[in-house]
Amino acid sequence: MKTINDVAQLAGVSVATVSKVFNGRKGVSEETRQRIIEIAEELDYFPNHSASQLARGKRETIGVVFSLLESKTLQDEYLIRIINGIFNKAELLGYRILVFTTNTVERNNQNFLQFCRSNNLAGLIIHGLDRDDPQLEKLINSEIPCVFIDINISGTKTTNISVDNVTACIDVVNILTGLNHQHIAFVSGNLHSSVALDRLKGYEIGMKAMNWPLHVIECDYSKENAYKLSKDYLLYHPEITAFFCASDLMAVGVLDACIELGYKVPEDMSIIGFDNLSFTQHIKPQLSTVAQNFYEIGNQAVDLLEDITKGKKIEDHNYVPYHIEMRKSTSRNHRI
Amino acid sequence: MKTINDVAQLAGVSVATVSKVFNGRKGVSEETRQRIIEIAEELDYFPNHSASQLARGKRETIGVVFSLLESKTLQDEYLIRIINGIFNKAELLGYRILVFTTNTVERNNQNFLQFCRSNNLAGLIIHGLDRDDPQLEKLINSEIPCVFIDINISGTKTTNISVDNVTACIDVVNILTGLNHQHIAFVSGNLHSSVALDRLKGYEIGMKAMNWPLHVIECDYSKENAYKLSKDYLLYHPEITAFFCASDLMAVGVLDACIELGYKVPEDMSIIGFDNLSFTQHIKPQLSTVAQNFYEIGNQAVDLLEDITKGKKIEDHNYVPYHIEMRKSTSRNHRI
DNA sequence: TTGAAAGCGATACCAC
DNA sequence: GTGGTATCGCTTTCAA
Repeated sequence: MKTINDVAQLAGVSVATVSKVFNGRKGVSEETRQRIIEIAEELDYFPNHSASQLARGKRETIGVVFSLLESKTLQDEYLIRIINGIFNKAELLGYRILVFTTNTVERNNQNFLQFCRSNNLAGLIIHGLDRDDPQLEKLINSEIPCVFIDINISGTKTTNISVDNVTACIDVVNILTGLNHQHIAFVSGNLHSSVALDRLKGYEIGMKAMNWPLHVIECDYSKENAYKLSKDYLLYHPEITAFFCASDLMAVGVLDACIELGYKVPEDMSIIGFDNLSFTQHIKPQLSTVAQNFYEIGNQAVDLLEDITKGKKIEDHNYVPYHIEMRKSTSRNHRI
Repeated sequence: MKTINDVAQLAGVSVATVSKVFNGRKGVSEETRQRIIEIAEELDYFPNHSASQLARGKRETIGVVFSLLESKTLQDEYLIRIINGIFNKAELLGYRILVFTTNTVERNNQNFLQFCRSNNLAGLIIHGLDRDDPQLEKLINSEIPCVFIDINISGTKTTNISVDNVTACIDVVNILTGLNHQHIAFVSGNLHSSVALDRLKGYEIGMKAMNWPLHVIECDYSKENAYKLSKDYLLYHPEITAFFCASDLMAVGVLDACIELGYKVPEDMSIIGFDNLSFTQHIKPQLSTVAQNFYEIGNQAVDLLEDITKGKKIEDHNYVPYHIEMRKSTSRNHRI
């Protein structure tokens, strides 16, 4: 394990000079600089991060918090895209990433605040936490910059980012309306999260604007329950011509139910999902869906964190664009 | 930012004593210990990781290397499972995780070796690297413990882990044989990786053992090409009754091709994939496939790393169990 | 342009 | 049981 001393000694200079070279400071002759670089290379030397972190005191690591254990479902897929977005931007901005799962923190009997301090973190990007997690309050009231993904929390040093779920859902209703649908059922996610709530809200606003009857099926993001509940609902409400589901997974469940009841999709029944997970392109018919740009969410989360750090003014909510991917599971309604 | 000094001062003891408490060392009276803990809590103090790392000199961080940028495809899904496995085990063993993408390292103009040294890493878990990456040689010849996932490299301080692709593929051939299939086509992945090669090898061994003709379709893991190539092949080889695909994604492509050519799956044509990505349960018919336990791969990778660190003897290759998930895309062949 | 030296926060040895 | 202190590897100020 080579240290700055080894390099200094071999180069016949002081450690201070070596340090300057590695930090791009000026005040070193080109000649010395070259020599030092050469020797460092030869020795396979690279500054010890802990030491420089300690000496510098500057924070250059971002903490990313996920509750990985939950990811038993297809959610897997979008998680990695968000992470990807975070990583690429973080690199660009020169941050390192330390990833934590909610249970890491617990296991160490450490709260988020302590976690940040002990790791000297610049801030936290948090996803998949319960809004009423007891740790949160302390964190939000602290000086630690935080960006929440898909969790509606904001404060002085805290903001959040997601797609504009409300608007997206209004859009979907309008599109279905344009396709002559009017009895549109909405299959909701678990209504504990702000995301699920917002999607429902968008549906309601859209429907009310058209003066159309609401058909809300309260579900829980699972394929199985979406299947069961939509099937039941359809039996009592044969007037339904379209289903709008708050997730792609539920949309598959609904699709199964429709087919089992003898409906042809999209001829007799239109279905549209939410998330644009890649499997939507592999099923038949290909599923229409609201496409979230997960990569972009992660990307911007890092930007936001930096903004907070630098004391820039930030919005309470930040939205990332979406688009509606119309594929083969939706068509014009001819049933009226 | 509270330090150990603040705690010591407030508690009226020396920093040495505080340090002992936080490291669970004995030699502190229960009374003092309690007082210190209380005060630390009050101050929201937690040891600075850089400082203790520096002082202790021990390595307790594992580096995880991924090439995230590649993940444009459904591979996304298994990546997160591997990561999940790594994380959970790492926590259990008391390691922190630092994640890096191949391009992080490049951007910093840092090689893996330097990366490890500068971060004082206990070792590296690497996935998705090209086997002929120029950086690798230096790394493998170094003293850094490395565990490769799905890359067939081993050495003194280096080993690798994956499912036993060869055996798994032999098994599949045998199962299809048991279903009376004999003209079984194999759709391969991009043959640059050891994984793809092994799967092909398994198929070949299995087929040769039965003395059956080989039908190898060299593909590239993409759905589109699997679709095209299998369709072509089928036109010239109507004797084929089953397709074995080296990935689920390709299996969907083949499925499309078969259906388009008027085959009924599984009645006229059996298809089996590889990976058991979750979408295989959403398509019709549900896809039979070889299920990899990605979580377990990540999990064991950490164990292996620790074994190497501790100087335990390790195998050149390490295999994780698989099982074959027979679903609706395969059935007995009646065509002979 | 260069270097001596004072930290950064924590650990661990050794003396009390 | 407790504490003084050298030490870890690096940064930074200030004087030469």
